[in-house]
Amino acid sequence: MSQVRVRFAPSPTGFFHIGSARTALFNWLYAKHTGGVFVLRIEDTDQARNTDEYLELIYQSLSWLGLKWDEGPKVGGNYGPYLQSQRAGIYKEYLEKLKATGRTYEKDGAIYFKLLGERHEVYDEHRKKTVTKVKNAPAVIDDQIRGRVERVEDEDFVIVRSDGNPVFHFVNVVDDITMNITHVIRGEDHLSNTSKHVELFKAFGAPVPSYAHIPLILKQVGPGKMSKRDQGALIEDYKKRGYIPEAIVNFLCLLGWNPGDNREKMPIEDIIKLFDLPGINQSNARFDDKKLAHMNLAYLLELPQDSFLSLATTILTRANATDALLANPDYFKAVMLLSQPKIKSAEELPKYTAYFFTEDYIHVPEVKAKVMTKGDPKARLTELIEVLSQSDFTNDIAMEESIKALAAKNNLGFGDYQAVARYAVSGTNVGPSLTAMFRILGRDKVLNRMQKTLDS
RNA sequence: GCCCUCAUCGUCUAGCGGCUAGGACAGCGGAUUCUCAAUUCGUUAACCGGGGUUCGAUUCCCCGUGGGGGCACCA
Repeated sequence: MSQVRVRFAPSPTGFFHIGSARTALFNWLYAKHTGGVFVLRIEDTDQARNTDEYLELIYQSLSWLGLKWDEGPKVGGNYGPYLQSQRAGIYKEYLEKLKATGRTYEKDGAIYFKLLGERHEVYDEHRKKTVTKVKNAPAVIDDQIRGRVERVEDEDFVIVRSDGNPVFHFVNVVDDITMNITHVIRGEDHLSNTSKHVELFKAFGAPVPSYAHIPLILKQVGPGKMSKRDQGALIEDYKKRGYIPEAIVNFLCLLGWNPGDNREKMPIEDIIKLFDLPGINQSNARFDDKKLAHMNLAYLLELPQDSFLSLATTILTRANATDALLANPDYFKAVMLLSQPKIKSAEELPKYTAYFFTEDYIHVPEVKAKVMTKGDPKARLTELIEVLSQSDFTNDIAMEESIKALAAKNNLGFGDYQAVARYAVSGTNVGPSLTAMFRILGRDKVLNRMQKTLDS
């Protein structure tokens, strides 16, 4: 059997979104699973809507997700060029082939593909005009996911616009032929188009590729499929928010596919091993950002220190605390590693760690109202300052012991001191372990902040 | 309107004629704990409806209903 060749063929007409990412992913997985070739082809025939910015975003997003293409722009290959805008010669050549067999005609300056069969006029309700229908045999699609699908293509269709540019259906098929594509894995929104494509393959005398139409991702709220405008749709956003690409990939695999057992979080190598086209679901899946967030957290907790630190640096730098960050790398590292197991997503980092980098941190009024009114908070702060000024700030266990001793002496619990201390030092009631926080902040900051709270 | 397609907890799904219908996320309750998370234990919750086929249907068939997609000189 010849080598599997699949392609992902996006058009640079908008942001790269979750649905495109999953289509790319499934193609990539199938190539990896079969030892085949993953081709990236850019369908930029819509000159009015293409932009270089979107093109670049395709490359960046695929790379970020770890979906390396074996052939395509930037990496080359034997079937190029891989931008449709550079393949005009090939399309012309193939158009001639069709013309030579009498399968085209011109109308209103455009070139149509001519179906074989009897013709008759019919009024089309939908388009409010009379159209010519062709009595044609159904095209049979042997879909790896949906089984046998039949659809009659009963109208001639445009393959070259009056401005001379070939349209999607035509270039898509010509490229699949000339690039030796064996399997077409794409969204179900193309299922109805497939009959056109099958007609073209047959007209060219080319073998029809194996099809696999994957279900669509539906928007989280409201009707319809996910689009670029929907909340949570853009890959770019997840990158900005510090999501972990492996988590997104893992999540996307589970949207319409499963390993056959109850595993969910699993290494990509295992997924590659088990992935196959017939195992893909037939029904659409609704996007769920909560589950994605959960998957991201699972990956975040296991992220190696150096990876986490570089992620944290990216996030924090963007959040403008740059000077304070660069001032002391060891301090930065300590703060971030203290926070890693506590946050749900890297995007929380700037807010979560703000008080480590400035004296001008926010004191949450609600927390103040809650914490600084119970018992005698000022007395407790005074006691804490007394005890802590004798403490070894490199030893958080010892600090904890001395605060516990202080609490016990006054018939109180550690928690009674913890709350006021935390508020004084961080302005809030959430954060990492109290004395570990002390250790990293250091004696001066801790005592000063407590004193300042006392004086206010 | 026409064509294609899909249908199990709120969501993602397992199930491929006989199961106490399983798991995960979310939710709820408990444990743990210095807060918040994490962790852990428990728990609520589903076979769209109607006909068949069959000894027996979540599972097979048909019809409804509902969802999704397509019907361009967009891709």
